[in-house]
Amino acid sequence: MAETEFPRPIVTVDIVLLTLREERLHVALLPRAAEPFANMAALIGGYVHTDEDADAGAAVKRILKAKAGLNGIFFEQLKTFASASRDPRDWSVSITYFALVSQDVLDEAGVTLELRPAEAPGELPFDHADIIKAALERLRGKGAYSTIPARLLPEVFTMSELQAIYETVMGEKLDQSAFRRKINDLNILEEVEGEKRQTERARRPTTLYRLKAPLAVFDRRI
Amino acid sequence: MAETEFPRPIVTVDIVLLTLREERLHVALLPRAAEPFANMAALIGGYVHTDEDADAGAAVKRILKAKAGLNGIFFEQLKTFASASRDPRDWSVSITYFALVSQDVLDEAGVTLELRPAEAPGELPFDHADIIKAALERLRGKGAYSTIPARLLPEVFTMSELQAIYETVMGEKLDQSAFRRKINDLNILEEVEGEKRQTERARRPTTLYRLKAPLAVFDRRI
DNA sequence: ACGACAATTTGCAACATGCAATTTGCAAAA
DNA sequence: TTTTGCAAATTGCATGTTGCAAATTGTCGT
Repeated sequence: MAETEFPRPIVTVDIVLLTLREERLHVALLPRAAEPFANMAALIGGYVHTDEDADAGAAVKRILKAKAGLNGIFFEQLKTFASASRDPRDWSVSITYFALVSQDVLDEAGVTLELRPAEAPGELPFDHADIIKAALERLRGKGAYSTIPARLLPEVFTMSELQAIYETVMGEKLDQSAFRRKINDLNILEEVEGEKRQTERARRPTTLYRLKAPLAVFDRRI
Repeated sequence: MAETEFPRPIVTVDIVLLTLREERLHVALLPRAAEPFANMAALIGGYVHTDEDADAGAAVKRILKAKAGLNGIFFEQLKTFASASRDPRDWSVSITYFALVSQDVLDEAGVTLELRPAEAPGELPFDHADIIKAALERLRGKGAYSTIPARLLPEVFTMSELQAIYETVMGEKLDQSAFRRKINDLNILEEVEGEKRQTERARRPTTLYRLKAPLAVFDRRI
């Protein structure tokens, strides 16, 4: 930093908000309000407001609340995309985040988000398709070694639901007995007394669980 | 992005350049040329030059070459630090990178870098201490599942040297036979015919290896 | 009491890992 | 020429993990 200051780039945050819908990962999009790409569906995002955001995470919270009606959901910094070419207006920086939310929380948000399959989101402005790709890679990579995928489920869930989430995220079938053994050995869940949910047909009642800690990272693959 | 544009923050890149020295990880620092914190040892970094850098990675390459005399070394994006408080001048964004270099390459660079123990780098400007902490965490985390630590070695190395690097990075002793078995099973190295290096005392000659690919990520811990 | 069904557990072979002991290749010393 | 020291490299084995298949359990409608 020896030189005098240089022209400053545009700085925004963009959020890859993922949820589960019909057993597949979907990404939440909003129509852009302004040029460029006005009206086109795009990642949830916006300018960093230097006057009101203490840091980038605060900008994410503000934007999630204002544009998607969401509070207190899980998000994590993903990667920063910064180049001369990604925005037609100017050299621009997008600090990107990925966020996971359960379908029921999303339904209560009261904002109409467009959900598209995360693997094939269709045409998107800027480098948003690359950003989504990076989010999926991260989810797959880190998902196998952490409880991050559980953030796609409601707070209380069954072992089978948890296994299904991991299978979706990792894209492979897992052995049921081995999965249960590992989850139990990891000691990351606690039983919930809760009322067993309604089932169509009669069957042995399921144990309900919740995460002991918001985020646990382990040593080996689930 | 519905609003008109907002005041733009400062955007810089900062690099945590790590190397091995006396069996320990050290971070390379340079005295700051300008205020704030003029003359204080700091991470290698600088403004993004919107007129000449195509993207953030290009800024990193330019700065590594100009300020540290280094070309073609391994680096990877770490995390972006962005807040109102990290720089006394203004709201600022630092896109940070971590880079690994072998001691011999560093010695040939011809630039005087200050090396301090990465675990205890002493007083540093801005949030550079936090950035170094993040780099070490990343190295430890990702190091156990990839060939990243090998970037701290010269291109050709012995199995024992490789094991020592992993032990340093992960902070624990590894079993020799298990280590060799795993590395062999992973099939990430190729033998090099090379002349065996001089040793002080007589002993069985070591096989020399090099990485087959620049970066391999695997599924389980080494 | 029986049947159907998913939840949950068990048994076991195949594989992976940690630890200790053994074997190997070289060159200086005897 | 043989012996010896040293680290490289391999081997054997007890123990822990994992995948696959089979068996057991709890509910509720019939």
